[in-house]
Amino acid sequence: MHQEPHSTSTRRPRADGERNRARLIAAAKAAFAERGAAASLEGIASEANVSIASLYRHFPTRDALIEAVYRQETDTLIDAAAKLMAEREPITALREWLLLFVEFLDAKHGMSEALNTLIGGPNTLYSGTPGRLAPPITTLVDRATETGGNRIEVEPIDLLRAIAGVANHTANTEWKQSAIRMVDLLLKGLQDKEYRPETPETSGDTVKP
Amino acid sequence: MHQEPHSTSTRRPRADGERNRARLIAAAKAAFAERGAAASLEGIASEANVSIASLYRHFPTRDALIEAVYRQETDTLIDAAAKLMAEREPITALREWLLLFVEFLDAKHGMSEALNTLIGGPNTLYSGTPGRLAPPITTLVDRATETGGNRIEVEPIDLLRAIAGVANHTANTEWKQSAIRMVDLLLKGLQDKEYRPETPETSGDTVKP
DNA sequence: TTGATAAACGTAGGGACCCTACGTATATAA
DNA sequence: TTATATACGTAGGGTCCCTACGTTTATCAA
Repeated sequence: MHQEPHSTSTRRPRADGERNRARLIAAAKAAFAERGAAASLEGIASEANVSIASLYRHFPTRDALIEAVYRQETDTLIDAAAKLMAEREPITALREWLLLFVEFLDAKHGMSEALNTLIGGPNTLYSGTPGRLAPPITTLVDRATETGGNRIEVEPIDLLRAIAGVANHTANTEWKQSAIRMVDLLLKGLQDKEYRPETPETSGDTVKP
Repeated sequence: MHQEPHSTSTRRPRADGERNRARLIAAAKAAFAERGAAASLEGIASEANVSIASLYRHFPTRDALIEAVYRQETDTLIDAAAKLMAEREPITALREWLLLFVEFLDAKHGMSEALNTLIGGPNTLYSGTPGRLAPPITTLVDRATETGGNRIEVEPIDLLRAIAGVANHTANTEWKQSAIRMVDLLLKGLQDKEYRPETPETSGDTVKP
């Protein structure tokens, strides 16, 4: 009847559970890299020698699985942000971090779609990760711009979205160069002070405040 | 035995064929707008009162259907580019056109994914439209930058990709503001002359030429 | 060791969707 | 009115998503 020695007595997690979980993540990593973010979950399960039901038990949604696959990598990015802020000038820290982000996209090629999950994609409904990268990029941009006194205020996370957008190729092998140039373009836009959107008087119907 | 009065005697296209084709496009337009680019093709077919086989006859791939749905709108964009170049200063023309592109994204909300088809997305393999928007945006950027003497050379189409990347929300209703700010940020980056990527000496392992 | 039990597992199957094979209907032009 | 190119629909195999249900097993206490 009574069986609780301590208030928070939780059993040790079962070994088979953790083993299968790890196998699923490994299989998913490979599948996502090879077939894109829409890879078959049943295929992933059988590749991991695990039933499809178990896959769903561990990862209730596809996004949960994607997040698990990339959690480690995003942790690395988050750590790098702290380190760069400590060791670099604000602008340089931001730039280097964005380049790391490009590297991240490069390492997981074909994954740029999946990135939508990490940086807050279309389906925010069932996306449990509303942007683990938002805090670091926000801080980096804030520090980089409070000195520069820039005028155009972008949502920091949108820089990542823009870069990820550029990375949306599978065929073109030069996307990485494009992405790096985009980083510099965005940085340049963030830095200077002399730009004005210069709305023309003749046809002001395009944008209204 | 002989039945060719003229060398290129082609029968007039059948009326039912064209009618069904139009109905499919209309149904697809609604479906894509409502359920996103991954909407069910069978659903689209039945919504148009057409068999699934006929849908495939008219549009062999999903991308072909997407392209048909947006062909008219992209034509409008292409025409607008010519007009803007005739009537505006180069920079202004580029800016206004990018804002039109934002409007286009706004009108077809949830469609930003489908845009990958139009601006050359991941699956270039079976994408018959390798960027109908590439020529106009390229010309606009060329004209805008040959005066400004900018240093950073982006692939013009990547501007569209960046903007479309920012637009990748369904939930957030403020994406349009973000996208407009992104337009100005990109333009500012394209215009000025004083920026240098300033690669730091201490740890140059991030980028290599 | 052994037994109790929470925690994990797999099989099976309904439903949605993709895509194609095959035979049929019909709009056009002679 | 007839011939025929052109379009059509039904049917079905295959893949995948997701859940219900009963079974197995790893942990912990006795």
